[in-house]
Amino acid sequence: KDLEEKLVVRPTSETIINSMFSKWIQSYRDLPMLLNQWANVVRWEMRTRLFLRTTEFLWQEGHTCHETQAEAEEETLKMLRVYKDFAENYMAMPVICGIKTNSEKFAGADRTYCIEAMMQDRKALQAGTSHNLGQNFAKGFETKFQDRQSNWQFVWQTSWGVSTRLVGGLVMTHSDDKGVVIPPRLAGIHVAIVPISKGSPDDAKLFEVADKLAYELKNPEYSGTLGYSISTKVDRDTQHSPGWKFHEYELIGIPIRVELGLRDLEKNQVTIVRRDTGVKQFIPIADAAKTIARELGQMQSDLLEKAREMRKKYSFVVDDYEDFKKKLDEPGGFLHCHWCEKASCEEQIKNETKATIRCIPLDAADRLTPAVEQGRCIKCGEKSMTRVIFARSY
RNA sequence: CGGGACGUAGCGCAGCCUGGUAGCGCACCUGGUUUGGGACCAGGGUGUCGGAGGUUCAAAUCCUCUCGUCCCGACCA
Repeated sequence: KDLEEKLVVRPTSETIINSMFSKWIQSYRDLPMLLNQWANVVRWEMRTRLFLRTTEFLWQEGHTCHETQAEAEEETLKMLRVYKDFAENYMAMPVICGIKTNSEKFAGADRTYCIEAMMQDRKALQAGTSHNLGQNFAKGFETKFQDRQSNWQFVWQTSWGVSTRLVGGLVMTHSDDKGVVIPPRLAGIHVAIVPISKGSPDDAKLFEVADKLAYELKNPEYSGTLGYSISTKVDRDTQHSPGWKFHEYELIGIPIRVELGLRDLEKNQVTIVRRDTGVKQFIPIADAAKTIARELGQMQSDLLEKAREMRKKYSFVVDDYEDFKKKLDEPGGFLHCHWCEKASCEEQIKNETKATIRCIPLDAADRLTPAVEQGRCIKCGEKSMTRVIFARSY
């Protein structure tokens, strides 16, 4: 009653959802049951971080019930791949799919899968999780169904989610000293056309050409190729100088800027500048739309590739604990190390270095079984069958 | 919850140590010239100095309390 804005404190979603699932599900015919919701969440963290760990945040969460364990596992991995696809092909943020260790997994889950990204400061960001909940909540909430043989069984469940943390991930993956860089597929405005007007009667011609280009960019041919329709802004403002506008569009991350002045018109060309490279191209007006569409597609893949290169550069195979500590401090990054699977080693490493096991990575094809490799735990030297990824994280 | 800093014009800050009645940059307003990488010249101050008490002839400045913000740590399955 003392709060200006009323808050309702609730337990974790799984408990609420399951109390409903147990009412809604009676038969195998009710399965699978697949729910998705967007919800804002409050967590009373001692310390917040803009976008990455805010007191209140918006997230998307899915909750599903299945007939069999295999089906639940399939759903868990399916969503993991949906998240990976979104991260990489929309956000241009490369991620590593993996499994969380016992100490890092969701408490109610049998297994927690995750996508982990490397930010430009070489710290790791957990960008999304997908849990195979097994029958843990089903047993707690009596979520049962009658199977095809009339036997009562507990459902097999999954849950998964991503949050506004992804916005932070986007910013920290692509931004540079000029400002934010938005991948074309997520940009609200893809192209800013800046007519460089001189207040002369010829200016009308500039706007005419600018408008025509904006119109040409609506050609369905381009949206067919890119997967989105190109959104264009013709800057009609006469108050700010061209230089001011260039900086402004760079600051907010518009993927492509088109400069169009009388000098261009004389040469029958436009100047095209990509936000990520800053390289200026002088293109015949007749080819401008086609070139812009092509550059948008190229920029999308270049951004992903650039981030991949960075991650590659700062990923290390490490077998010596002293080397491990040194690399963590400088330059940082993902350290692929053997680990004996003992929580005590994991805990000690965390206490000594602040590095945690981000995940046990899935193999190159994102198959379930992590790559097998004989080795010795970086901490205690005991036998290990696979490498895990250590990093400092947000 | 510990440790540290900061609240002064719309924004970013200086002034505080050593009290004397508030200043700088940007922004903004007026006029003119400008416009291809954040234009220039001239003129203009728009402020309960976070709040409340206290000391003093006098407080942005010193003291006490209070509110708020940020950073670091702990925390974050």
